[in-house]
Amino acid sequence: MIDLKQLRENPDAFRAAYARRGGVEGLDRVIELAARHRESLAEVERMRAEHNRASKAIGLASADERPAAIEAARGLADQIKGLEPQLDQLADDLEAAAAYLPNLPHESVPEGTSEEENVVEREVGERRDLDFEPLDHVALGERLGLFDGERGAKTSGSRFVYLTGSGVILELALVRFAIDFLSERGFEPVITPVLVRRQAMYGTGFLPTEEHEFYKVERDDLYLAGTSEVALASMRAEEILSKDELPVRVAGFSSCFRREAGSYGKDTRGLVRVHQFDKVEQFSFAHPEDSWDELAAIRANQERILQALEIPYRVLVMCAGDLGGSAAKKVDNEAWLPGAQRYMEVTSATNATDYQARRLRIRFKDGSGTRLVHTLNGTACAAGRMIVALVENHQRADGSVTIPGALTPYTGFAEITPRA
RNA sequence: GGAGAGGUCGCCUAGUCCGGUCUAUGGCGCCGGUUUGCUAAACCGGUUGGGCGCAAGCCCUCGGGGGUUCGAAUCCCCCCCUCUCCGCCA
Repeated sequence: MIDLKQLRENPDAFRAAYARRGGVEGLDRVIELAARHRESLAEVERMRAEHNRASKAIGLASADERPAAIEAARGLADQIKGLEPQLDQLADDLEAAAAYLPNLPHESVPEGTSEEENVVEREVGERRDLDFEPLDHVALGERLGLFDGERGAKTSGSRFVYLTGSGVILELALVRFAIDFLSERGFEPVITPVLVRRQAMYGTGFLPTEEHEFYKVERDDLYLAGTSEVALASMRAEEILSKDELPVRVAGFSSCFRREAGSYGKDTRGLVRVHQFDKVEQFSFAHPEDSWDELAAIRANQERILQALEIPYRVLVMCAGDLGGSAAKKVDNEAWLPGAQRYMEVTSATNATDYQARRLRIRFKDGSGTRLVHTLNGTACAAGRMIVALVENHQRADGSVTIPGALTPYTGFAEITPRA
């Protein structure tokens, strides 16, 4: 949620910021509703004050004065009851309309209205010189027995896979590696609930705009979270943190569920685009003045993990038009896939500034008052896609795959060889 | 799933039966001050959160939402959550 007070004071700043996103519908309606709501609120509050005075006087009045005093107060109460429905309606309409307004892009976000205009900031790591025709992860996975998509489809439908054999060990190793890596950097490990209330989805900005992306359990009115970010942010909802404990850093682990609506035909095989995957996520509640440093810290962790796993990648800064609703800035890392001969998003880091904190009411106290924290999130290890990047980059001519040194303490083996 | 007990401004707690100076009590914690070699103790003051307003001030807030009433922490209804016991279950 944006700051409606700021919007009122400086609507042109919002117009300009949303123009950078390629235009946002409904801004003028929000401005108008906010003004009408404010007017109505002032009127109702004025009458409530009058009524409160009248009502209090009754308690002090003598028996003779009472009937007349009650009659007067009743008249005021009736008037207020006549106005309140209109005020409530305005408040509801305002909130509903404002819920669709996205965060303001940070000044450092590149111009652009579509994903073609995202900016490659850097390329890092060397692509290995392969003197053979590399396989993509689907072929490798089949030879090495890492996963089984056909049987996944039989059981649950397309885009569901069984991880099998060494694939399981690889995933568990990656997860533990990422958790240990983050623990050493002040992130407390947390395994989150995956079924979450509407309020948590709304608070993190996935609703109302992205409803179609998520599974919902109607019977219990719960959503399957698309990322542990939802439960991690919501973990501190309504809380007031102390200034001294910021940044609060947590490393979440959970399965993630995405409907992938509208992606028919893309990445239909393998682990790249599936309805369910496991992910270790970084999440920070930061002081507003430190949140851009915190984003840098989260990004540095992502890059160190990729470097430790010896995966070449490029850094892609999302342009204004390609930001999610809650993001003020978003930076992805894309791993190079020698088999598929393309880049694939493996991590994403976002500073949501106070957008989520306002909806979730997550604040901190400093001497002068209570302020909203900034929230940030960033992938540490999306297990499925990391396996894809790992096997494609560390494959050998004979179809086997080597395990980078950083990971072997967790796998217990240094290579995976094709099944007989 | 069944039965019961609860939810009060950081934490604990009084108030709810019997509606009105509740403008929510007290303790702990925290912040500031006095005293003081330093610290502690003691003492004094402050300390829910949000909204409107230049300000004075006003409005809302006792789990959430409705209702009764001139007036609700207090009475009524619905919902959420926590705890205990039973059942079921990994």
